[in-house]
Formats: sequence, C-alpha cells, structure tokens
Amino acid sequence: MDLLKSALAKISPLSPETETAFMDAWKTWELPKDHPVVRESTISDYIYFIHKGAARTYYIKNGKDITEWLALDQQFFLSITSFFQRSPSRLGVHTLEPSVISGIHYNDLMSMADKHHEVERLLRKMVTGSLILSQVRMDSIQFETAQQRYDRLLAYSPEIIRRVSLTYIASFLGITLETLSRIRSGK
Amino acid sequence: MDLLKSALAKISPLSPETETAFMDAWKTWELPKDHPVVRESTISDYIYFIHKGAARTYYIKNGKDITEWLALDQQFFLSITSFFQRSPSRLGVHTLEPSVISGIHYNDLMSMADKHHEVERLLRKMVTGSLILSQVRMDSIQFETAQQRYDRLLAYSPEIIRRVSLTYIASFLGITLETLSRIRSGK
DNA sequence: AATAGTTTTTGACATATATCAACTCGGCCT
DNA sequence: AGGCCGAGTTGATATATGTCAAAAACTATT
Repeated sequence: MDLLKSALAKISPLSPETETAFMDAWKTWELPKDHPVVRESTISDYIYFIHKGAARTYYIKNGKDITEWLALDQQFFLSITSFFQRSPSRLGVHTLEPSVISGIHYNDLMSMADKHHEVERLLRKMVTGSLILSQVRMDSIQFETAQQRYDRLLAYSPEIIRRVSLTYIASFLGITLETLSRIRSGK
Repeated sequence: MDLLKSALAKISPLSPETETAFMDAWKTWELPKDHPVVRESTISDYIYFIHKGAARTYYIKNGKDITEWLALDQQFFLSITSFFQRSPSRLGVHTLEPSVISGIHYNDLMSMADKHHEVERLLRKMVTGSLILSQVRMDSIQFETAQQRYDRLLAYSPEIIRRVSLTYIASFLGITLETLSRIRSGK
C-alpha cells in the first residue's frame, strides 16, 4: 500500500485523516501472468494502480487487437471513456506479468470526492495529468513518423521495450509488427 | 454572461453565492475578425469561453501552420499543456469572426478552486470532458481514414464546415488541403 | 467592371507504411 | 535431443496520403 500512498502523495497531498479514509476504499488483487483484469464490453468500474508487474489495455478494432495503453510498476490506468461515461467499453485489460494491482470503485471514488475537497483536487490533478499525456500522444501519432515514435518510447520508457512483446508495442505505437521490426533492425 | 453561466451550469451546478464570486473572476473582450487572442510562445494564462463567434487554436509544426482546435459559439477552449503546465506554448489563438470572448486567469481559477469545493468539482468535470474528447479524437486520427474523419466532422459539427475555411479544417483533421478538396469533390 | 489577392481545385508524381506470405529463430514439452 | 509453436524477420507489392506546381474559382478593392 505504501507505493500507492506515495504515488498519490506525489500528485496531491492528503491530510492524514482523509488519507486513511481514502486508502480504505482501495482493494488489492494479486494476479498471475496473462490474467484478465477487466473483461471487454463491460463497464469498467475501477481506476487501477499497479504496484508491481505489467498490464495491457487493449481493444478490438476491425478484427485487430490494438494495445491502447501499457502500464508498468507504479502507474495508474483505467478505461477513460468507460469509467467516466459509465458506458460499456470495448476495452479489456490483462496482466502481462505476475502483478499486484489495486483499484478503487467509481462509486467510492466519487463519494469520497464529494465528501473531501482534497480528494476532489487529487482526482482533478490526476485527470489533468492524463489529459496532458493524451495531448502529447495525439501530437505524436499525428505528426511523428513511426521511427520517431519508437525513439520517443525508447527514451521515455525503455522498460516497456524490455518487458513487453513487440506485437503489443507495435499496436501501442500505432504501427504494424512488421514496420516495428524493420525500424529496430535499422532499415 | 448568461451564456457562460448556463454553459457552466450544464457541466456542474454552483450554489448562488459561489456562482456570483466565480463569475466575477471572468473578464470579457469583444474582438474583431482575425484578431489575436493568445500570442505564440507565451504562457497561456486563460481558459476561454466564446459567447459568439469563432476562434482557432494553432501552432507551427515544421514550418507548417497546424490547426489544433476550432471553437465556435458557446465553447470553451484553452492551450491545455501551456495552461496546466505553466509553460510557454507554441500555441497561438486568433478569431476567425468578430467574437465575444471571456476568460478566467489561471491564478484566479486555482484560488477559487482552492476556496470552493464546487469550483474544484466543476474544473474536474471540465477537464474530464476534455480528456474524453481527446481520447475520441486520438482514436479517430489513429484509425480512421481521411474520408471518415471528414464525415465525422460533418456529422458532429456541420457549422464548422460552413463557417471555417477549408485550409484550417484540413489541418484540424490532420490532412492536407488537397486531400480534403478531393474528398469533398467525391474522389 | 477590372484588378489583385486569396482560397480551392486538379494533375502528376513520391513516399511511408500496410498487407500478405514465406522463412527463421528460440524456447518448451514429451 | 527432436520437433513444435508462437514470435519476430524479411521480401514483394499495394495503397492512402503527401508534395509540388499550375489552373481555376472566389472575394474584395479601387
């Protein structure tokens, strides 16, 4: 729980009382490799935090499996549209390694945000961070070549390249496995 | 000011006292056509609301003028990364029509969000809405063809196509003017 | 109405990346 | 150890969209 606490504290500090109450709302699961976390076509009710391990957010687009997000140790992840719009998402999530994952349910988070201004602020900052990331990623997809996107990932998160299979990385970067392979071999 | 009030109320209601205080923090400008709103390479200090008119958010990427966002009547707009990260942005904004625009300064917004839980909640919901939009747009850029993106814009906001020049629409859709022209002529 | 200026269209060609298909590599199982 | 299976590589070809250049269609101004 300490990793989660300190990850949250980095985003926005909570008073001791609020923190205690807030931490109580999180549940924790220990999952083996290749285990589902969120089933496709359901409403994704949780924001997750991965203490240790790796998880992949994906969906099927035109019969193809697309990696939407890759989360390694100490990262948060969620199905944004499903969670906030309370609508079933095409998104699924599964572990890529044995992982320890915590999650907080939408209802619990919202009622805490309602009760505690500090939690509302924390949530606002988390969402803002996500939004900035989303903008950067959009820019990258729209204007950078496949090579540049790969280089950016390598710089930003070499861990991903070390721990995740190329098939998943390719669709995460929005390119095919073949193109990624050619990029890595240097043309 | 009523348009702004009701746009805000639609996102998250404020108590009468908070609303009064909050509305006071907004400034309003009346601008002619083709007038700058935010200069490039400065920190964008405001979240804007356009009562009536049209504005374009743009930046220069590799010597090209790229439209980042188009806002018509009753929409909010801002330079997300610059505003929240407090960093100079490459982003500029200018009017495309004679417009009435209001804005709230970062410092004022943040101090109000600090003081009033309700404002914090409003801000959180605005950011969440932006995030969802950003996700949808990313998905569109990554997986839809130019034709599909144009069709989507036509369905979602025919006003934009009626009032904004094709040059700007093209870069907003992430395609060239020539490609857009061919799409419109039906191949 | 004529001119000048901008915006849009059209055409020929270039290019990054996708697609399809075959081959290779490396780990895993009995 | 041999063989199998999924993952990754390599090659040939296809395609959507970009680039460059010129023509045409609007718009505004005198």
